[in-house]
Amino acid sequence: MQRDEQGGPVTIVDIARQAGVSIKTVSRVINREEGVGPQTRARVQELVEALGYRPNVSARSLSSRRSYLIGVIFMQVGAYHYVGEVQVGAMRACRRAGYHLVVEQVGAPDKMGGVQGLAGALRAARFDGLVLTPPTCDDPEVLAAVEAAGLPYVRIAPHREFERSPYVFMDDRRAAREQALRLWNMGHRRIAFIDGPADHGSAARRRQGYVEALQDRGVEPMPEWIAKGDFLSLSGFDATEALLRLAEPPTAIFAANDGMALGVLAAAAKNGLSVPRDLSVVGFDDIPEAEAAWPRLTTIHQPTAEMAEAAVEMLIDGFGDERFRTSVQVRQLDYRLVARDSAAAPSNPIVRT
Amino acid sequence: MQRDEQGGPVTIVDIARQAGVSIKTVSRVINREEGVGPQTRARVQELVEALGYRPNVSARSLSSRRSYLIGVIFMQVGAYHYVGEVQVGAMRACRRAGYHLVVEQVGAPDKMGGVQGLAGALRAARFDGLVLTPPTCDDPEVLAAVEAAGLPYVRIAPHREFERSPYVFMDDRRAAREQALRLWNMGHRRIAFIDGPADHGSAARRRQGYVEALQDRGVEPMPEWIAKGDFLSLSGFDATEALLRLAEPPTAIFAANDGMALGVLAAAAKNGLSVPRDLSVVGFDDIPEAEAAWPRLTTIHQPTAEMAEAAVEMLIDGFGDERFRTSVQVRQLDYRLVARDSAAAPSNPIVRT
DNA sequence: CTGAAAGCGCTTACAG
DNA sequence: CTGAAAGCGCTTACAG
Repeated sequence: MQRDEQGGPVTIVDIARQAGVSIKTVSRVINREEGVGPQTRARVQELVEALGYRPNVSARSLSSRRSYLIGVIFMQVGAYHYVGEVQVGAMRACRRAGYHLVVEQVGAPDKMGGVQGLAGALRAARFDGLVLTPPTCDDPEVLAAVEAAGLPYVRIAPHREFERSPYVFMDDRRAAREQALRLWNMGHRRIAFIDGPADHGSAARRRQGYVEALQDRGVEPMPEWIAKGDFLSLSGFDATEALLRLAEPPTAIFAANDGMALGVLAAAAKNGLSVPRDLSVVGFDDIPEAEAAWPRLTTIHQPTAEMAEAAVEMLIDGFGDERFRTSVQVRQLDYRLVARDSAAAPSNPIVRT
Repeated sequence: MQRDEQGGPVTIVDIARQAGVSIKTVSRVINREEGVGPQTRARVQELVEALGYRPNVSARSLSSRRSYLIGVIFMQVGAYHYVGEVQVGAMRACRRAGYHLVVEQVGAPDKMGGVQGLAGALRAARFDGLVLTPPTCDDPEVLAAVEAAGLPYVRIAPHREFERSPYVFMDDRRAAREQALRLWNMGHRRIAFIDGPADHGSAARRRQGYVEALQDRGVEPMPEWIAKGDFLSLSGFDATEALLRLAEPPTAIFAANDGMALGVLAAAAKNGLSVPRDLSVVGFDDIPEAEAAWPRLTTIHQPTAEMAEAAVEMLIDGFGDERFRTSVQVRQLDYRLVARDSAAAPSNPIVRT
């Protein structure tokens, strides 16, 4: 750390003294406020850089009542690709604006107090705002805790109460519809779906898209075609084994995320099925492992990091704006269907005897 | 948030007034300091709870010169399981002690200033301490930036300069040795290894363990048996394709992490090899996907979250202790070999004609 | 066992 | 365009 003559970190007072101005003027320069002569501004700016001055976040937040901290709530899940991408995107936006990203976990009710612990952490940390992802972004208790703390927040891919806060989303439903329709158009007629966790909005919308696609083609999906899953690979594996045991097993399986699709691939291998010859498999998300699977997994690319980046931008832009809490802003990002090798026309339909 | 009569958040002054004591006494109770009569303490404690008082972190850190923020540096990698587990463990320890976990990213030098951006963020956020993971924990520039900022830090699985800081580790080398020896003892004689990134200490130690195991058995591993990888699945896939093209292909492949081992499995499938009959495959880490692979992946369980939890504990314990920066503390955690189905005796060695 | 005073490093609100 | 004063909510250092 750069230090002044006293050995302490460089403060606004050091800069002011050396520049021969008041601390208020330095403050103006730091915060890019108007009302400073160009020469004065330049001189201060130079000293700031020369001495490596950085505003003390604590002091700044104590007086301004802003913490420069943005929180992202995070559930322990076991599959971290999504939260990893969210953090990367959120951090990008935070750093641009001088904010820091704090991660808070809300776990099972028994550990660390669950929502209780979260509420305490929220009050203590004094976040300026929060980014909420599924499934926490639809959890009534979490939302109540956040609103009780008076915190502005932006949700990513919320499922309900869209008027409750600004949010960022992509059209999960349409993407899933497109994915399912593509299987139909290849000639598949028995298409199964492996669902995500029950409380997960994105999973629900993907299921809707799947159902709609079949209904569009005049088919009502059989109840047994929709298998339960939890977004983890193992559930995809287990669901597939059950689906293959049906009297008329599916010729294609659509997993609500790539992690489960990987499990489908493994179960196919276990059962001696060649993908896509004997079974087509598609996923959703486009995780790095999807490209290294064999066959390479056909999926939907979800711009997770970009969605988080947009969410933090909306949050920060809103801080200066009182209307933020009342006018609901929405940003939609695009998905992309990534056609690889795991889905093809059903050449060898499986029929149990 | 709880509010006082004025409508602002409850402060130490509110508590003091209602309890009829000075703010100093309230401060003592909050911080569990000695020198408060039991009745006074109880009365203050009750008011704290009744009013839902939470100390303002900014005010506290401004006066105490502690931020109650612990940072974890995080490289954009594409595979997030490791960082996810690190955060879960670190958060657990942070919340117990009233700290918060801030994630900072250090990316490629071109984006957001790389180490430059990190140095700036370090000065601005005033972390009380840092947890460093591979490969950043061995990056000379990162270490220099951290030390220049005067921050105490604990490393997880460092590779060099063990006397430079406290650290937490598990015996990667011995675990890898055990894993490779197990393959040998099954009857494998041509065992290949897929390495991790060049700058990654854990990868290097795992490679050492592999080499030592073969040397123990009087075999010097052929240079072409050690393939380059980057911890991502795709590199495991590509490395395997190259290994299978060798005049004498390996009968077993040891990937330095599970992500790559998944790629090995995919490449085996592509090449029509049955695992473990035609090729044995083992990994390292025990990610959730390892159990959902087919065959289920034999691997080493690494206690990642526990290592991070221990690291944060060491950090926080050290804050009160001046000797922390000079006396190097070390904590070692145990690994566990998880024998599943992807490795077996070589029944059908592959020999090219 | 308890408290009055000073100060942490900024921003806010106001004045000129 | 610039600055002096007050104050944010705590802890530190000291006194009794």
